[in-house]
Amino acid sequence: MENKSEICLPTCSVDYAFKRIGGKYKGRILWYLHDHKTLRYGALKRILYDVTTKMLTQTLRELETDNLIIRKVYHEVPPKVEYSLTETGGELIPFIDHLRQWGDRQIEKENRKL
Amino acid sequence: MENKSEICLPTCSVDYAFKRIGGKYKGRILWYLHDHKTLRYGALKRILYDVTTKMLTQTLRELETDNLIIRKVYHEVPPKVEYSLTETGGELIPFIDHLRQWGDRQIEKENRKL
DNA sequence: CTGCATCCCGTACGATACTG
DNA sequence: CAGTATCGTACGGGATGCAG
Repeated sequence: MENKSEICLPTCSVDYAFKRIGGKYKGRILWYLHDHKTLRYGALKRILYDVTTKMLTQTLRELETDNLIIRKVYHEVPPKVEYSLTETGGELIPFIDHLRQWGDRQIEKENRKL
Repeated sequence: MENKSEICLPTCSVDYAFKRIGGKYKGRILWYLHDHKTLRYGALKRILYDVTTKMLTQTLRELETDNLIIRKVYHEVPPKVEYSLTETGGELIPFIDHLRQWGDRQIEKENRKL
């Protein structure tokens, strides 16, 4: 069942992981949730300024289904929903953080060239 | 071919990084190139068994333009082209590896549930 | 062997309006 | 406030054929 990284079956773990966090907003959502510990729907939407309600809701549902984030509903008026990372989702933070630092360096490089 | 990165305004470095390695095959290509040090076009195509020539060529060009891989052409008959990681591309390997291990754990979890 | 050109399609994503 | 619902579109990606 376990296979070496060399010969990848249809369930290549690199491929698998990228599919789970590879959406247009997923990386940023996970990062922001880590950064703020917990965020309400509206706050998330403001930070991801270019996202539509449809995409935000859809993406949040996928992350929830994949057990990367927790959706906590407060039964109040007006409604209040808070999102936060699960433990499994939190395990991705080191990766995203290093990726972010790498991105910073590349952006700096490009700026020096211009 | 225009490089679409020029329009990429600095939304955030997480977004920037994901755009650079977020394609359907980019993560796997980078990983395999690290695993094998260097790979020919045909070998890559075999390993990524489900990729078309169009997508493979297109993805390799993007990675090359982004300075993540090196394309070395041997002027022979028949043609021979070898791909390998750049230093910048190599910097991503630890994080892809981290992601891969995370993916492995998730796949295992799912298998135990079934 | 390593690609490029063309045609085609599904779905990821966007815009807008509406609701509990 | 936190979403649905609906419609429309652009682009990622597949299949096939041809070329140096």
